[in-house]
Amino acid sequence: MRISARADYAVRASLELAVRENGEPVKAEALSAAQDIPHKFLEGILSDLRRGGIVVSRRGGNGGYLLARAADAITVADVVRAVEGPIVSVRGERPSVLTYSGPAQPLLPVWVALRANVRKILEGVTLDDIARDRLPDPVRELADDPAAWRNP
Amino acid sequence: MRISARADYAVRASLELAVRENGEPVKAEALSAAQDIPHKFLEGILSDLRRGGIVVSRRGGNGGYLLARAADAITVADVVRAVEGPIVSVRGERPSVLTYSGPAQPLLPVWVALRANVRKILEGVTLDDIARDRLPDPVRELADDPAAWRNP
DNA sequence: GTATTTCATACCTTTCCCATAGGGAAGGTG
DNA sequence: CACCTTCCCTATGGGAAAGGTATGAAATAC
Repeated sequence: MRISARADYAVRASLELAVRENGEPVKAEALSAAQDIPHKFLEGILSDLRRGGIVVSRRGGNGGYLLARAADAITVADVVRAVEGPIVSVRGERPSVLTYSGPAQPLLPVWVALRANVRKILEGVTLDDIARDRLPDPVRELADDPAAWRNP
Repeated sequence: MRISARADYAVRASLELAVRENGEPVKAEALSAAQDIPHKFLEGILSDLRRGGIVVSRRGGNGGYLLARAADAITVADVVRAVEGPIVSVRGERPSVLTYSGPAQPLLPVWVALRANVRKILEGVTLDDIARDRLPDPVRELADDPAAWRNP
């Protein structure tokens, strides 16, 4: 289960937009420099975010990108979905279309529960939460547990 | 965030072993047929499981595979790790080695909380739980919520 | 010895990931 | 209008991973 570079970059660029929110568009080059993301690669990601309704763009003179809505109305899940599609998939399919036989039948609700737990995190955290370092309590509690940081 | 075919197949094959546990080894061909998994592909997966200490094998005559420990002592996380490596990674790295700057700094605890929540599911369910259709309460509660089954 | 089954290696095809390059389209400025 | 800036689109490429196949060697049961 991996978070791709695209998704990670997308969230970080969106956070940079959230923190600079003042009506003025921010250039891709500025985002790229601030978060150390390859410039041309980031442009493609921003295109996905625009098509996904996360950001809006303005061309020309002092163009750039802006969040399409307030930062507290955009969740991490929204951003990840815009660039990666479905949050959790099994063998490329959404869990709900899978069919299992024999002793594997109860495996389906396990995948569904897994997806629900992932969503609880990613849909529960907004860009504003992160940009202002005010993570929701459930997330904070999980992250404060030292066991969550151990390696294997 | 995807569960690969390898991981899905690995869990299903292990479940098939769990349910046939009677001291007699089960052939790869039988597992392959029971769960509709390409035979040769499954052999490679079973090699990973053996190297990961999940199953033991016997060659020849009436050889085959057996679980290396009792089914209630093997979690889904154990099986997935044996074939996929770390459960959750960001850009190919474990979350704990990442460093973020500026407004993205609190993104790290978000990824860590995500991983913790994934582990809570996958480390909390054993092969025996699934094979006997006795999922732990936390998992059952998540899966019983109809919202967990909705598509997007 | 022979049949059976795992084990190791290599190979193949397709797709995704990460990234770069070039030019066109749209908007501002003088 | 000419000119500059910036986004926008398409193409390209190397490399890895995913998914699957083939072949033969090694071990074990009978």
